[in-house]
Amino acid sequence: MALTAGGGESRGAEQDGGGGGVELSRSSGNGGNGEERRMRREHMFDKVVTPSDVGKLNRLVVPKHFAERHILPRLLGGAARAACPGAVLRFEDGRGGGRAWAFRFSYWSSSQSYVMTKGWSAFVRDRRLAAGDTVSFCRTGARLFIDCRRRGTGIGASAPPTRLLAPAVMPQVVTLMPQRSTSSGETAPHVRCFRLFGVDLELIGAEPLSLDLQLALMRR
Amino acid sequence: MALTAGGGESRGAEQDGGGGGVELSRSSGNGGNGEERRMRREHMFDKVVTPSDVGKLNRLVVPKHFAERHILPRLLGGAARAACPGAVLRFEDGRGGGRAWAFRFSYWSSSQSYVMTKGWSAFVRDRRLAAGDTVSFCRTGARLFIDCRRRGTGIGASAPPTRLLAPAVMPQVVTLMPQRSTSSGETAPHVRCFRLFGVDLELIGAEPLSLDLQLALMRR
DNA sequence: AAACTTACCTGGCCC
DNA sequence: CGGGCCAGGTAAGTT
Repeated sequence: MALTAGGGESRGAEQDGGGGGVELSRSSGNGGNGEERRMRREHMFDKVVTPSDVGKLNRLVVPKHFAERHILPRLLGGAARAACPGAVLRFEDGRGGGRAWAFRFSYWSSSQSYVMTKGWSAFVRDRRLAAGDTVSFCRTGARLFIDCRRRGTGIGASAPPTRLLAPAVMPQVVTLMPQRSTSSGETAPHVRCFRLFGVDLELIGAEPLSLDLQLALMRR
Repeated sequence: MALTAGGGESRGAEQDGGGGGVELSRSSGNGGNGEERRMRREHMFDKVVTPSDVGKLNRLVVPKHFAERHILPRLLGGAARAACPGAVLRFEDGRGGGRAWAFRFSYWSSSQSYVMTKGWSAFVRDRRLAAGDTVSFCRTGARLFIDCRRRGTGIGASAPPTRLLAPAVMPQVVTLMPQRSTSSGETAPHVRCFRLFGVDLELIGAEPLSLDLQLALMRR
């Protein structure tokens, strides 16, 4: 996969803290098989978090185009939104260490928006995420990763006001739990466009691998 | 049964609006057999209701110690909490008149708490229950009763701001529906302690009769 | 379609 | 101070 800037300042090209295009060239020595080490980290999306995303609401609003393009088609074989009330997404920590985060993913029909709810605030606390920082979601095949970077990090930043609290390291390859992969009824074309930071981006050659989605019927 | 104050101000001894220690000395003339008339009303628990308990949430949070001590051991022979998702408790109106209230009793694992849901708001409306008022649950053998009293009623109240809307009368003894009594695998000792208003109370001689519990698997 | 009802989540607080 | 309890929100289904 590659990111191709389609217009405007190519701020999207700067997503390397946990973003697109980073090759897993270093082996962390545990867990990774040969194929996974060869695969690139495919960027999915970044979001500059709002005050609400890191505040008391305990939720991250997921841009609709991302949710509908990358998440929904792989949930329950693309079944109706309402049919996945308790989807839980697991993301490995982009800094490595074997840590993982589980976020509940759902749709709030009142606001017509997709959100990550349960589990999100734990990530915000742990990474000391603040408004203006950026969260970054990517994947290697079926494994999902989440990372973040401070506001101002990247090209064009005059002076990063805060630094990353931990150096970025390659993720440890650890199997965290048995994974239920959706038998992919993938039909999306391999060239896809979306907007990021007001820039039209094109995903080239994204292969139709299933995401690391785990559905738990959490109804009690 | 008797209530024995174990410490502190014995505010617990004032639960007579629908509380412990009231002898059914007057026969209401219908329904009660000799044994039931002889039995005392055994107090189970009171709760000073919160704004949420009487508000739009339509649920009463049941203190865990009460639920686990008095309700759960008699549900499904003490089976797991998760196994009784739709238990319905029937309470006769403590004021008499033959009226009864049915409340759905369930456990919300998300908040780790027991609640009465369906049916509760009808009681709140009918009795004009307000925050600060007290609901009182007691039983006579297998028959459950519910009553309430206004905030400020009881010893130490300088001036009751509101009066009871109806005078307390002895309950009519009416068989309301066929009752499924759990074949009691009762093992609890006859002297039990619990805390109420910060006061340690002791239940003496509470006999191991089954409660008027009706289980309905109401999950949709 | 608005009101009601259930279900679910989370922070505050207390033990 | 860590975990559990619960009060009070919010979301979504139901009627």
